[in-house]
Amino acid sequence: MPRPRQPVLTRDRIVAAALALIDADGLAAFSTRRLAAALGVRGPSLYNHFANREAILDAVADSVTAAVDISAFARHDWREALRRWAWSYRAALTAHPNVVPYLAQGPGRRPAALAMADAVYGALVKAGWPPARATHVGAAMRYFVAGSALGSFARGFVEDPELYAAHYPHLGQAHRLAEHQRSVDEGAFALGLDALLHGLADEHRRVVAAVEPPGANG
Amino acid sequence: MPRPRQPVLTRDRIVAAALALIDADGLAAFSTRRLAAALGVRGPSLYNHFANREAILDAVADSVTAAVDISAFARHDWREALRRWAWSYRAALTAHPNVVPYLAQGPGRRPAALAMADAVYGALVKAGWPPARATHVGAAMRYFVAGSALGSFARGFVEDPELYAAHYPHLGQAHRLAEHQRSVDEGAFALGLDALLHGLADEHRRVVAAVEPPGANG
DNA sequence: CCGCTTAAACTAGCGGTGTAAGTTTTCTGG
DNA sequence: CCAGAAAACTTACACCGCTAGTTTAAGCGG
Repeated sequence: MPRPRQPVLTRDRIVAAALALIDADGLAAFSTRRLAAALGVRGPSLYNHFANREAILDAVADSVTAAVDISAFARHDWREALRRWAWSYRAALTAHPNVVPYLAQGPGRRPAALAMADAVYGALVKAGWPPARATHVGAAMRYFVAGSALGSFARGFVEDPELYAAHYPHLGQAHRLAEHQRSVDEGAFALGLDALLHGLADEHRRVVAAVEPPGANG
Repeated sequence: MPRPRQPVLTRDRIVAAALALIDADGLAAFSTRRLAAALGVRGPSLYNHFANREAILDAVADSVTAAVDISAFARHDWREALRRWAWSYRAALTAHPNVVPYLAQGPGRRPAALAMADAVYGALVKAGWPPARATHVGAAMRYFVAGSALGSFARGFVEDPELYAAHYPHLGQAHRLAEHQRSVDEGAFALGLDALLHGLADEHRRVVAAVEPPGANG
């Protein structure tokens, strides 16, 4: 089959199929040939639309990031905005957990990831965080959210009572974590996020007080 | 070369060489054939010592986890112990950042990772955290530490001023993050960890008060 | 001390992978 | 209407994880 009358592939179709493949079978099972087969095509044809496998993964990662809602930064104070953004960020990632290890390496040159970083950093600086500190706040948030999505904590434990009973005196119930995976991971996220935001609010008060001492007027 | 008079390979030598290879060239460049070559051997020989590539990576991951100091849980109150553990955990992971994506998938059946989980959970329960809540605390800590080690936040940004100037109004200085990588990532970790522990201490007071109301005596 | 079993290296080879190179046909711009 | 770009193809290379079977050495029971 030479050039078809109607193009068979588009970047969007490739990205969607790649994401579906990764969701279904995991990152390790993702290959250009399997992806091409899923699209009814022959492997090297993908290279008419992407430079290489990595570029496809980049586009998949960005399509996941694009689902994060960053509108809160325009509508709420920095603390509430961080909270809403964090939950949306987490939701986007946990919807496609197999992509997270790739995605979590940083924004690189991906537009959606950069737009997100821009929104977060801009809102923090506008809220009075000194630039260096705003970077720290954004990074700390990314640490927590990315870490929470990078493989479920609960799923990390094997469902094998024997394993724990022998050598790990406090892990006797660990094999049951998988049953309550969602509530464990969500509860931990909620607890950690509230704690983090609480602590950051304290720091914000301290920092703002230092920049504008009480009684100062501008 | 048939069976040599002195064994050429041992599990330890394989794991050390694998870690060195991954540190030097990244997880993606790690292959059984390259590892074997680095050991002066022929690929399939590795299978006399490990079941498969995955088992080698498991051993590498556990050797990294084994460097985490969990002795604080026996010597300090839960909050101080969490702080010391978190710093040691972070140090162990950032010493081998390329291993983190693999390692962060959970403890699985790795002894060092399970011993760590056991120590953390045991100390939290002993400190009065209800079991379910202790799990949340441990998970939240893992989220934060793993996320912080999973690729530097600062390194995630490309060193290319052009890229940012055009479309991201607040990221004008982002290309300079790489220069201050260590201080950015350490500062963010310190800020986030303090905030997290602060918030958790609040929650601990609330929880303990609920279990043993003021005035109760046992 | 012989002989069996096991251990630890090897070679050969299978099916799969990313991607480069070159081919064919179709679409499109001047 | 023709030139060249576009988008599919086939072929091919080097590498990958891993299996199977071979060779020799080490360790051990009789």
